[in-house]
Amino acid sequence: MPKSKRLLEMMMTVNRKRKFTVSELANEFGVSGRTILRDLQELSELGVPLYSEVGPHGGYHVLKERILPPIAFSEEEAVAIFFAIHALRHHTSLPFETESSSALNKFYQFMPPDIRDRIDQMKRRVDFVTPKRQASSPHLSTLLDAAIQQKVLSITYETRGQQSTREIQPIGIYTKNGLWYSPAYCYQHQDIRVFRCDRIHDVVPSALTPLDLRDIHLENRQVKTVEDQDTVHLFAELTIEGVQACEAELWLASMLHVRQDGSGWLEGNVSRSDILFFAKFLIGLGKEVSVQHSPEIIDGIKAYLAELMNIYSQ
Amino acid sequence: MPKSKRLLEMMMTVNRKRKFTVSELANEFGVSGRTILRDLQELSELGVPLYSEVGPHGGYHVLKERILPPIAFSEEEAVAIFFAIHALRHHTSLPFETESSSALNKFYQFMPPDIRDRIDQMKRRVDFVTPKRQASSPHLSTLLDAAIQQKVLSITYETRGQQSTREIQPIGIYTKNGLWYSPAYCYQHQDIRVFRCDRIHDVVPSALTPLDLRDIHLENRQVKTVEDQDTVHLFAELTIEGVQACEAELWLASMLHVRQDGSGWLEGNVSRSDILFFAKFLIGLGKEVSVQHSPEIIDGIKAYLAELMNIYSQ
DNA sequence: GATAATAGTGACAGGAATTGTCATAATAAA
DNA sequence: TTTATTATGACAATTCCTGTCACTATTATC
Repeated sequence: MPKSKRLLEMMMTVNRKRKFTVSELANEFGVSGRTILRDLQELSELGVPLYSEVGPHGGYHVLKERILPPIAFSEEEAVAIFFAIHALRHHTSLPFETESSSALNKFYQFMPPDIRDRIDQMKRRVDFVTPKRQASSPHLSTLLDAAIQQKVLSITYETRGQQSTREIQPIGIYTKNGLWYSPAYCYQHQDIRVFRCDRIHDVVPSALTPLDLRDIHLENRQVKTVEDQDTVHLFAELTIEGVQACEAELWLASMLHVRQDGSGWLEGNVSRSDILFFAKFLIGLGKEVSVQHSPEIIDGIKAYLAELMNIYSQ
Repeated sequence: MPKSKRLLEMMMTVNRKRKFTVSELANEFGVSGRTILRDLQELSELGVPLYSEVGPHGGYHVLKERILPPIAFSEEEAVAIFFAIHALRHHTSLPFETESSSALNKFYQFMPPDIRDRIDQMKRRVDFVTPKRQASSPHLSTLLDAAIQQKVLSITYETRGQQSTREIQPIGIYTKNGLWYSPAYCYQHQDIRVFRCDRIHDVVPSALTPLDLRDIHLENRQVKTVEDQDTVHLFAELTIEGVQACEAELWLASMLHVRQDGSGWLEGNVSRSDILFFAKFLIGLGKEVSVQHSPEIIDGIKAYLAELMNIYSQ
């Protein structure tokens, strides 16, 4: 094999095994150890972060960095990747230990200059916004790790300013709207609940035996949500603006129906304990909504309106 | 220069110039044309997408793909990049022509197997959610292009189901909550307004002379908003929940002040014509806000509340 | 239709770079 | 001390790379 090819292949091999000895590679490539030594030095000079130790149990390893082999990206792809990484900067917490900025810098650094120019021009003209929250979620990697390795955690969780302890087995984590959430099986409720990660104040491993939740993950967990409870029926007409406002709310998706002309209606069952919440939301929609059902919800709205009136009349 | 180095350098060079001839390279590298031909063939075999045409004005070009040279990423960085790109799949429209999935595949393909394993384990346990919208925004690249190149566009824009034509000069585009927006100078209003991209139905270049808005971009455009006009002063106390709700609204950023304990206040000048808008928004915040100034705004709120009461009392 | 500019191939000799071997250090674990 | 490992240098053998030359093929332009 000619040297140039060997070098490229060696780059990959060295990347795969993170630890290896010279004679090992010599066998694999069918060349002498001396040649391997010379090649490894060249790889070093090319930027592959190699590190060696002499003596028994010594050998080479690649530092924690890995080399990405040359990849052919189209310009569009490269730009898309750049902005995808760029968007990570909006997140105050991430489940990865790295600052995304270091990855971004490397990527930017290695772009051909004309793509760099294009990116520069776009940088202040395109953005993927995530609302900035001050709430930080320090336990993301622990939660994620528990989800992957099927571990039970004992957490202190804050609800309405009160702290309580719970045993949970996380299913995964996701971020939406600037906050992180973790759906997890809660041993206290014996059911899958969603926890807000910034309200999880303390996490320790629990001694409880984990359930086998390997087949439950972020994409299929919804199946488990409640159907039972004590509910009332909601029906509300929406103007075009009303529809547009509702579209912004993910949790309404299943209730929202849109007509051809852009107007629509909300229809579905609302848990009795959520009436106040819905009342507030519907008031927020103002005259863009006309609530027709049920009386309980309308009463809730009236009551809340009266409270507000009261406040503003003082 | 030894061949192996020449090949790597050639990879970059070929990437920089997208079009070149054999003799051009031969000069640059100080080798014969024959050698260049041989090298180019090797590059081809290594996956660099080269394409050649004979005859005058012929020559080589790289297909639209570019080669990314070998980059050293740490494992954490690689994983972060993967999920950043993965998150793009939530967007129904993007200003790039590419499907992000192709970039993702390439990236994944070239990862060392152990990182691939790690990604596989995480894939269904981590997500960056953006609400899925049915509304698609087909003109994103046109708008972005206009923002970069300082062009004026004539658009048909839908408000309240009515179509109108406007001349705008885009400042940039951003996505939030699954929808795309474009702040732009509107020649009809003679001011910077934010347009929802999915409501822009038709875009054609306009003959109007562009303004010089090169120094106005997504990050500083707030500064330019009105200072003159007929305004009233807003001051409103916010509870912790109130602050969180306001943080979700980008346009409030300049008015929002947060205290150590998470509570805060809104303070700033509000154009008289926006009082109704603010009244609705503040009512939406319910008891999480206590409006203390100015009387005009409080009156606006009361009036709107009364209207609502009226509706719900029927 | 001639001309010039371009890519593409094959053969071959000379030269340059690569390789293997051997000798020898140095180091650290067992 | 022994052994497994990296590390370096020198040199001859040999592989491979390179340049040259002689072609062919294609196409834009005059």
